[in-house]
Amino acid sequence: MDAFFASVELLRYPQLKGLPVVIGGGRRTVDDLLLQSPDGSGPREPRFIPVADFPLLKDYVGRGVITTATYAARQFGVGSAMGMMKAARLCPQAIVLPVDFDEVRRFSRLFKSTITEIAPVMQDRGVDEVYIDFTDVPGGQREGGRVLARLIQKSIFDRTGLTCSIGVAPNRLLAKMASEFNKPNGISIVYESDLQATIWPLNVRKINGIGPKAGEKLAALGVHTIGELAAQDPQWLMGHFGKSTGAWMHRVAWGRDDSPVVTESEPVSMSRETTFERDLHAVRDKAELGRIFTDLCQRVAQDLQRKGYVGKTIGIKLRYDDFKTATRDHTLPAPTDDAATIRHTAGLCLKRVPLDRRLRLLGVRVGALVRLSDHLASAGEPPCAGPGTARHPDPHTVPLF
DNA sequence: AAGCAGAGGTAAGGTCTC
DNA sequence: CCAAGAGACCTTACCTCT
Repeated sequence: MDAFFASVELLRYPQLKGLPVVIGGGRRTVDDLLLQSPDGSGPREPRFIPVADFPLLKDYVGRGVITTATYAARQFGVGSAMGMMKAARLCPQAIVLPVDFDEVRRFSRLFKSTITEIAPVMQDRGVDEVYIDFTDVPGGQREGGRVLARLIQKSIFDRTGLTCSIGVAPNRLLAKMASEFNKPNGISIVYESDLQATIWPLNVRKINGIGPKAGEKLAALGVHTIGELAAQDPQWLMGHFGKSTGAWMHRVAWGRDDSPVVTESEPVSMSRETTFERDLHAVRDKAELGRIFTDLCQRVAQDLQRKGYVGKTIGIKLRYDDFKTATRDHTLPAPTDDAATIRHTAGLCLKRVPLDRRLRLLGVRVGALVRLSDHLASAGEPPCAGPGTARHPDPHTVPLF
């Protein structure tokens, strides 16, 4: 989807069309960012103010980063993952709006169901991206897939008012690269025979899976383009990047990828983390940290219960003021979704980590997930507890171990 | 009894993606 | 001086069991 989060907001506020709009920032709601009607009687005609015009700008954008920027905003050099303060400097006239996750999810479901009605074999790749297998869709091969891609684009636009970019290729690897070629609202077809002319001149960073680290390492080894990568001896790559990554790099440089489009998958872990408004000291801010810690545990527990999962590996993550991170985890004998159990186990993990520096982030994770129904079945319990046999007693009546 | 290989689990850190 | 949140997966090390 093109500039997905921003495009969703433009549907609601069409008066922002063409303006530099940036989504992201701190914990503000849209009401904080909208100038209300002058008499204060309500949001009659919302007026948007450029980010630079906010007094106490830092309080508004906090320590947040950009999630999405409209194409008008990208002209100013702002883009995803950039710190909000830096973005405000680069583009003072930008309109900054917070993410409306509920609305984003609604449109995510909408565009995905539009696709599966046409082409049922679809793999989720986050809120705004999917892989689609055209192989068995009637007409999926016409004009190399262009006809079907156009149909999908039009159907999504008719249903949502949103545009997307589609790449069609013999496999997922090349399709992903192709989807970047004609943004926004474009279609690109890549054939196997295009490898040399179209793919090999590109930088290795265009390969999905080669990030900043591998890109830098390859550059230091004198490998910049995908063609140069393809020319390397697989053994040499394996020597530098390990057996599996090295072999993979050679394969993808030759455009080879036989990974299937996976339509269903189970979650492996669930987590909650938060960056504090200011760095906190483990001793001096103990009470505040404790509240945040407990809240994170309760939210993970709630997520697990809502989705019907239990997990036995409880972990914590923290980030120090120097941005270094540490993780600790502990595996319980039996999986859980209970907030008090998670809180207690995570507390033990916290004791194993150095707390001499100030902290900027704290996170709680539950991994090794199994579906609650499967766990109950294998534990020999009835799959559905009857009324009155709550699995989660009132936490106030339960000691924290 | 000692030694070793392979499988599988746990833990810590890191990379990458959207 | 600035750097989110959520999740998947990889590597390495170490341990236990067979």
